[in-house]
Amino acid sequence: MSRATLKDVAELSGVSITTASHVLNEVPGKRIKLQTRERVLRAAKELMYRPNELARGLRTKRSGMIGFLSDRISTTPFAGRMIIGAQDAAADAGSLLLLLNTGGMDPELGERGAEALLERQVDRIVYATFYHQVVTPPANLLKVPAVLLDARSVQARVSSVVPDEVGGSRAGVEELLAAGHRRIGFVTTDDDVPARGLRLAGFRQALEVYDVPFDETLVVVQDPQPRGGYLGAMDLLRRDDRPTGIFCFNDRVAVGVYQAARELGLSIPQDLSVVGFDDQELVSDSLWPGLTTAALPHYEMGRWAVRTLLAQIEARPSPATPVHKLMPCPLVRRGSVGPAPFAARLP
Amino acid sequence: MSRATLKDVAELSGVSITTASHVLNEVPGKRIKLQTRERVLRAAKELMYRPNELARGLRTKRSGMIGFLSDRISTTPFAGRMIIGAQDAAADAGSLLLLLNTGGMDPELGERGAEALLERQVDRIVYATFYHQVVTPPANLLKVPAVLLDARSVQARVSSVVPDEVGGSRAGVEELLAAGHRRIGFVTTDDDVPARGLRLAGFRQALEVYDVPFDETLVVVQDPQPRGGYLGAMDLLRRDDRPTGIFCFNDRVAVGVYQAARELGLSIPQDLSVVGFDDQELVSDSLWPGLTTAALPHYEMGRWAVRTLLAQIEARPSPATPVHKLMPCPLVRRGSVGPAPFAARLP
DNA sequence: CTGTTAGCGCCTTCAG
DNA sequence: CTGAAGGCGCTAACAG
Repeated sequence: MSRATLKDVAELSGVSITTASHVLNEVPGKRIKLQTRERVLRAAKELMYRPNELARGLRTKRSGMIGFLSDRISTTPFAGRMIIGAQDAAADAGSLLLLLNTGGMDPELGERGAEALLERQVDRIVYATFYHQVVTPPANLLKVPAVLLDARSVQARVSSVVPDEVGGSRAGVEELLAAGHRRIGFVTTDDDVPARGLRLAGFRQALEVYDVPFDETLVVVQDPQPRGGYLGAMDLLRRDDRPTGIFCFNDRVAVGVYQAARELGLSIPQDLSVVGFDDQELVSDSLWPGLTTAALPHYEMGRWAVRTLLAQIEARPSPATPVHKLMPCPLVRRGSVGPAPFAARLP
Repeated sequence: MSRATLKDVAELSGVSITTASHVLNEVPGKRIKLQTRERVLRAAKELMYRPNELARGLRTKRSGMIGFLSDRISTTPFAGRMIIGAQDAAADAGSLLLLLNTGGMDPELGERGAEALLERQVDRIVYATFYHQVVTPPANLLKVPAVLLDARSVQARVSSVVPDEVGGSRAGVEELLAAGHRRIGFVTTDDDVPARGLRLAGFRQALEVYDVPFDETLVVVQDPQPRGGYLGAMDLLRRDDRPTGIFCFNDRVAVGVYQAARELGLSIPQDLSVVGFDDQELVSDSLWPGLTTAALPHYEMGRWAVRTLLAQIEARPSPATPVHKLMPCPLVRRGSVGPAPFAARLP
């Protein structure tokens, strides 16, 4: 019941193992007589021969596997999309993904994880976090070509890909500005994550483009959750000069903003326009009206990571000059942005 | 820069490869003099020796890899949880997951995918769908021990694990009944998925437990989306004898039900109690009040699948008698169920 | 065109 | 207790 080997094929077709190998691999430059060729092929089919990629890898020093190392259990629904993106890119090149989630941020766990992958002779490694972060990747990971996914490093010379948070939030806020809104609130977070500073930067850039002065009092800090969104929006919307548009740190915050608006009798988008960030499927379109939001490009980042890795020159652990890719966060327009109320448009 | 091999260790420590191997593997029954033992260990450490698992596998016929084959790209946020569950169980046993998503339901793709995993000598295979389904697994997949994840098969003799849809919906509906509700609507789907019939069965079972007659007119069929939930709830709630509780086919439907309730001026849970299914994180708790719902146990199913596989006796593709596991769907209580309005409690 | 000879790195008898 | 020999399945020179 165990699988047929090359030897079996060779014996059945009465040629040497080498010849069988040549035929089956269509070695370029090795011309083989049509007759023997067919004999081998027939035998292979008859025995249902399948190469043992493991043995092949032992010989060629290429396993055809890409290690996907991640630092902690993802409770986010994003994990799947990154993994699938990476897997698709790998599959396109005939490689498979070998998965390892260390389940913690302990650096030693990372080292051990990378080691486990290396022992399996993975050709390259993707080091992923499930949340845009600044990390120090395990050192041994760089023994093979590697790239950082949804993370970047300051010291290490590795390519990386992260969402273009600035561009995404700028596009989101510009969407509001283009609709005529001039007083725009921002419910953000005080979590110490790169996204915080970057999304704020995008917010300010958009205002600059439209020559709208930045009003610090319109920026409120809250937990990046529905509850925080609710509180933040309540704060903003109960003012006399309430904003007509609110930009949210993420979609979950927007959920709370919707609640607050409803409670205050403001309808979206007639009385209030809202823009989110993340495009968490099933959140942004579970709201009514659908939430206009900047999408985190997880699938694309996963794909980019593996593609970049695969394009890298063999045996050179790190490229001469690492690439730091900012993946665009496309704006998904649903129904939460409308023209600014007339009164508000006047200076 | 390439890695040290066993040979290098042997040479450095002045013993034979065999001895080095014995030391490093702590072969039982092979007692080695403490002195040489330490010499080998020191050399190994000095050279930072790491075994080549690939070569080891070639010899031992065990790769330490478990294939994770799935039939289509998951756009669901569930994929990640199943994969992580499987990966965790694998890691517990020192195995790694080799991922392959065929990206389609074409049976031939499945065969090819299984073949690719087999060529890499995976020890076992998990065949997963990202949605409870009845499938015909690729035949070649059964060449190694396999189990079906979130899927089951009628003909094939394979173990499988699926959510206990009946139990979950029964618990959800009983939650409503226990709160005193007697007129309970059910907004379901006409999609041809196992969940449809099973969740309806659970609904009916719960009624039976409480001796409440099943009223067909309270079951409305809609798209399993927020929009469908909205329409279904509108239908139910505008009746004179409107239900005081609604059980939803899934959480997304519940989103629509919330909208309808709001529009009709009914507040949850004072005027209307709602129960969902799936516990899609970020949906169920993005609603206000939080949605009480039966959780799909994706992580647990993934974990169970791999554990079961690992417990299976080596080299026996399928167990004498396959196990079909129903994984409980625990009820997650949030704030959407309240006591039935007093008037409604009277007969 | 085809076969021989050598391993890849490791484990496993089986002798010393 | 230790080592020599053989082979897992496959490929890569290099000869014929």
